[in-house]
Amino acid sequence: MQLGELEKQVLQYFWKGRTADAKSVHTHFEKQRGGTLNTIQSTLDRLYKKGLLRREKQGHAFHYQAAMDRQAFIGKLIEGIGEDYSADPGSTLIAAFSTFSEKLSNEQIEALEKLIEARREADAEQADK
Amino acid sequence: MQLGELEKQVLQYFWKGRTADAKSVHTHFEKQRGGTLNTIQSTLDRLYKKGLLRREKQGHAFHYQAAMDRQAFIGKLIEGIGEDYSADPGSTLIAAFSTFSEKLSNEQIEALEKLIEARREADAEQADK
DNA sequence: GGAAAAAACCGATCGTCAATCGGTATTTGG
DNA sequence: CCAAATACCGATTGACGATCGGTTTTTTCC
Repeated sequence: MQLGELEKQVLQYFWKGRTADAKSVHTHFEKQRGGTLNTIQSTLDRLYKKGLLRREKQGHAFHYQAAMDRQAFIGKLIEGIGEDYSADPGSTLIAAFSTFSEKLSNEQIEALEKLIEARREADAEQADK
Repeated sequence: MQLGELEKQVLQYFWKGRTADAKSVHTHFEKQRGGTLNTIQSTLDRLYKKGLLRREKQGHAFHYQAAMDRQAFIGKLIEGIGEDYSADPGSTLIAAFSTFSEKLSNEQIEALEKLIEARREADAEQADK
């Protein structure tokens, strides 16, 4: 899932937890980069059709919000990379860790260990049944 | 770094450890997907210009080989995703782990733990100085 | 209920980039 | 030095995001 530049920016705007209609989004982006309301509308529509935004009619306009948060989306992208290059989940994850290794803080490593521990417990749980 | 379909396939061909000239690559792909030698040549050239293949004149033809292995390349792609969506290395990695968690074998988890341990030792080493 | 306003929807154009391949310029080996 | 092999150049096509004008649909409100 490769997104264009504007799509990326709009998605990140919604990851701030907002709900907004096209007009609000346009107002926000008009200052920093220009563009008409129509451009924003079609971008929102594209993101909606891609399943990245959810929308709902509220009064006369659609109100949009992120369909998944940043972490879930990034996870999906990484999953896609693994598929594109025939790498299994394990080696994809190892590639990520190896690349980032030096840049990780101790806190981040601990967070990762916690997740690993949680995953192990889930595994043991499963074995019980 | 978004690659086209043929580029992906060619790259994976070289990840098998091969060194090959355009003609060999063409012979290999002609059977499974057709296309002329020229198409292969320009694809090799594009990959070379993107820094994904290395090349060297051997006799009258360039011999190509992968400039980095699969793991390094996947790592770079994942790094790029983090940058594209303003996620720091730690949260990018966590996103990957969370997404893959259930799909990981015990062996893969252990491999990851080993890397974490190695990283901790490197850290301690650093602290000594 | 009908008109004005707001928003959605449609369609065309442009720019970028991969894939494709014909044609031409080089280079190399004999 | 010539012929064959290869590299290089340039044009075309197909996707797709960005952009926006114009039209249709929906809402609001008098």
